[in-house]
Amino acid sequence: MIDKKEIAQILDEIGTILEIQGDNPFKCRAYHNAARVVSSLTKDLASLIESDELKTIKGIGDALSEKIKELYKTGRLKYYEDLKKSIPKGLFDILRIQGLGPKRVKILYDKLKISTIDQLKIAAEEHKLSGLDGFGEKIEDKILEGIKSLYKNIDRHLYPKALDSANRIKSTLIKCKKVHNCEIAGSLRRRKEIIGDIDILVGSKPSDAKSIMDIFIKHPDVEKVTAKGDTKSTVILKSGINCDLRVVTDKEYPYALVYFTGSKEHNVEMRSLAKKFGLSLNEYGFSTLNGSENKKDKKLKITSKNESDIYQKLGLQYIPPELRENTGEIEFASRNALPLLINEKDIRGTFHCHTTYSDGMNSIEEMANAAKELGWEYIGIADHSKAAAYANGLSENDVIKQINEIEKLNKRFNNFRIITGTEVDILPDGSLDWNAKILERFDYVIASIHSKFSMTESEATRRTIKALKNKYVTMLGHPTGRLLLERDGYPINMNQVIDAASEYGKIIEINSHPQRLDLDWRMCKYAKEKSVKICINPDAHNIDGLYDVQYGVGVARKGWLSKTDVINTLPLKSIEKYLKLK
DNA sequence: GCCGTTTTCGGCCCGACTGTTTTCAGTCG
Repeated sequence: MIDKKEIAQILDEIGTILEIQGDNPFKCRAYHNAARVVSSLTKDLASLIESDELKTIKGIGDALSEKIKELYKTGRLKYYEDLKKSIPKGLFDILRIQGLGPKRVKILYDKLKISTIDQLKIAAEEHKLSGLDGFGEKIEDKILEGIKSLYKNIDRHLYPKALDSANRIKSTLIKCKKVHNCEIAGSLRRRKEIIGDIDILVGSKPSDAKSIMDIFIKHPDVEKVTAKGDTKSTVILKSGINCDLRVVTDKEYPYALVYFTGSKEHNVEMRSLAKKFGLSLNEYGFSTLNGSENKKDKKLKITSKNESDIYQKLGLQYIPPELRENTGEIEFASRNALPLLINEKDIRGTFHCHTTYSDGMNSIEEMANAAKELGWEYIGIADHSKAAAYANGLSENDVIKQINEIEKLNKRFNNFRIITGTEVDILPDGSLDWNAKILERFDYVIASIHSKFSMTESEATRRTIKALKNKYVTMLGHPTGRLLLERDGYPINMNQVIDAASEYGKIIEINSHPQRLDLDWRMCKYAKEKSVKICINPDAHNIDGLYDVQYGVGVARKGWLSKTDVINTLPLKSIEKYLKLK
């Protein structure tokens, strides 16, 4: 069965083919836009088609709705297959090269019959491109550079790595007195799991822009300067990440911050909204749309001190960066109905921590002390069960020993508690790795899959749902299968799992290794819809691992979760009902 | 191809930088 992701990919490809063919740019945009809309749907596609609701979704009209139906029902689309025949497959690879868009790709193909990256590389090396319309020596060089970068996979970086690189640049910039404001913008500020490049914004006096640019391009982390202007420069960092710096005036700063935080789609929507107010919005401010030729008239005296002011002028609640993806946030903000998102400081403890009893690096006591240092009120220890041999799973005797040790430690604490849990393996048949007699002894039970990763989606889903039915299970561990960092994990039908969690009253864990793209935050959104509680767990294997809750918090914010949706923001007393505290 | 609180037709976000030009097109975000 074809899924949303595949349909979105096909719609996106159609948009790209139409671009290369030089079709109406707005038509191309309609396809790209529809691809985004489809991939971010939280509702089930089957039910949308059955109830004929597709057309009611913004961005999908008669034509696209029919095409999506055809794709869903037959797994194919004639229009797409015909289009695909008109264009060699390799052109899509070529489009991924920096500096090459649909127009130049078309020229390369029409004039030199170039349809693969290898052909392009040879042609550029032999200087065969220079003669073409709009091509010169510099573009040849740029293309060769672009091919190199592509092979280095330069445009995909994990959030923590990109954040670290960005903070290093930011900390240098803010030391400069000429820098009045400085913020990391772009997808990093929106806490995307995968980051394309780093955007940094600075507010200063216009006359200082140049010297700030110099500080930036001379930063020790900079490997290469790819573009340098008075207000914008681009570099490649030694970490392999592209980094942009924009310098604007202090007055422009709030507008620029909204603009460069994006997303692109959010900005487009904001500008459309501004038009309804008779305003034009860009990165420098508002201007009127009355078409006056007099430039003095065009300059409006609308000043905004900060981002909130800008949103307010458009009749909107402040929208936190994590929500700025044009997936309904603007409409919610217009009704003053955005959720109050969870923050890092709201976390009062976590439940998925390993110790030296299984595959952790720190003792129970060390983990507990580290949790106390973080200001938490509790920490749940959940070591592996016996089937997890690779992770040194506990024996039944170990369990008893561990429970006794925790009891002893707890006597020494005031206002802090270690809670006794387990991370029990869900076996291939969906049963649990501990028998009822053992399970009874824990305050809570996390059930997770750690084996047979080659299973199909329906198999993994069945296995998970069966485990959720078990009365001893408190929460589902790393449901998106992200545990195995170096592997892909397993496929799962998240909506069905959430439905089951809702039916059986179970909690879903999100934890936070930023590996499975947007699966987790979409899961959060659907869980919220279904009133399924979420627990943000770090799956910590040492005391440093506890900090990983911050990524979980990021995912939860992107999934629109507020404090009431996340159980580990509650004091211990209030979550007793979710556990079986003894 | 989508969309509509001036619209069922005529709009569709907008500016910086680059490299190619000699006033601008392409690309990017």
